[in-house]
Amino acid sequence: MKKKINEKKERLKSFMKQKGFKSTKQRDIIANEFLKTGEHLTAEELYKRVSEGHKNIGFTTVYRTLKLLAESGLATERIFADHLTRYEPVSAEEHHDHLICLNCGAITEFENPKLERMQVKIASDFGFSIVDHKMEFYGYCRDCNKDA
Amino acid sequence: MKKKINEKKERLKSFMKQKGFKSTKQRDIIANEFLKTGEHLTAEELYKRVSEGHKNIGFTTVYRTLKLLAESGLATERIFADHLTRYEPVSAEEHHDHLICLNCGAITEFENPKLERMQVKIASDFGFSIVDHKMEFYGYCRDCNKDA
DNA sequence: AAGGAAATTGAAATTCAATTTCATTTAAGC
DNA sequence: GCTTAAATGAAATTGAATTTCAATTTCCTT
Ligand SMILES: [Mn+2]
Ligand SMILES: [Mn+2]
Ligand SMILES: [Zn+2]
Ligand SMILES: [Zn+2]
Repeated sequence: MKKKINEKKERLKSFMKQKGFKSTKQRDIIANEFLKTGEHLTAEELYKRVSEGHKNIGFTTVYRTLKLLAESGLATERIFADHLTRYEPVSAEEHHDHLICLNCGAITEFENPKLERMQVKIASDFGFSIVDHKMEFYGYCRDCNKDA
Repeated sequence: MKKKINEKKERLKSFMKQKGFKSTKQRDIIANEFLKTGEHLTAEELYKRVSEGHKNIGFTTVYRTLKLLAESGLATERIFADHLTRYEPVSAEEHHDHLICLNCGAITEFENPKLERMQVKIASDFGFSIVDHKMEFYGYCRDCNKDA
């Protein structure tokens, strides 16, 4: 896992160099914390985590670093039903969708090529070419179903 | 079509009576304008339309009437990629999803029972019970594909 | 029809996440 | 080390969504 993070940080570094951006210790700390979580975090949440160990790093820098990570292709921006902007590390290149529990908030990821193919088919029947899509299921997760 | 609108307005009226809400001329005008459009409108957009004929009706009342319509089940709230809250009249009882053109902004609606069934199936494989879902396709519509 | 409680209206104020500004600090090339 | 362009972070701004509140209107009861 450590390897993967370093690999990503390399990618980020080359992206920044190519874009003429500078590498700073703040960015390094923030990117590190972000990449190791693997969760769907808001800038605020990441800021809280980062500032536990580094009280001098500002929210704005965390915010901007997340945007930078998204631009460089290392993070994806996600907005679910709470309307907050969240970021998640881009794991591989693969696309996935989300099951979101209305009770405990748990987010489960899944991918289903058959479903994706069907989507493309449906769209093309309308003469519509898909660039991107958003698919989220809201309901109750296994654990919460158990409790009810 | 006129019939349908009146039918809806009846539904709204009985909902309001049941809830102890009062029927006012503002609400009547706003609901009327909204129900006859059949589009995906923001409160701001509906306000503009309404105030053309009724300069004394305030934005706040339009905003609140849309919320009321949503509560009463006559409107659905939708938020697409521009992050603006839009409302659309609930046509029948049936659910539908959206194809959104990145070029001209056209919104095409579709429903596909087979796709829906597959979604339920996928979710249940995770022990997840779906209450609601969001599915939007972003890309280029037939007309815009033609031009390119 | 008049009275009065309760809801509605609409302008203005507030909220709150997202974004921008700007003075100061820092990184990287020379 | 010097230069300068970028980065930082606190504070200010934005803008849609929502709330507040005094004035007005609805509608139920006499
Ligand atoms: Mn995810
Ligand atoms: Mn629709
Ligand atoms: Zn749950
Ligand atoms: Zn189009």
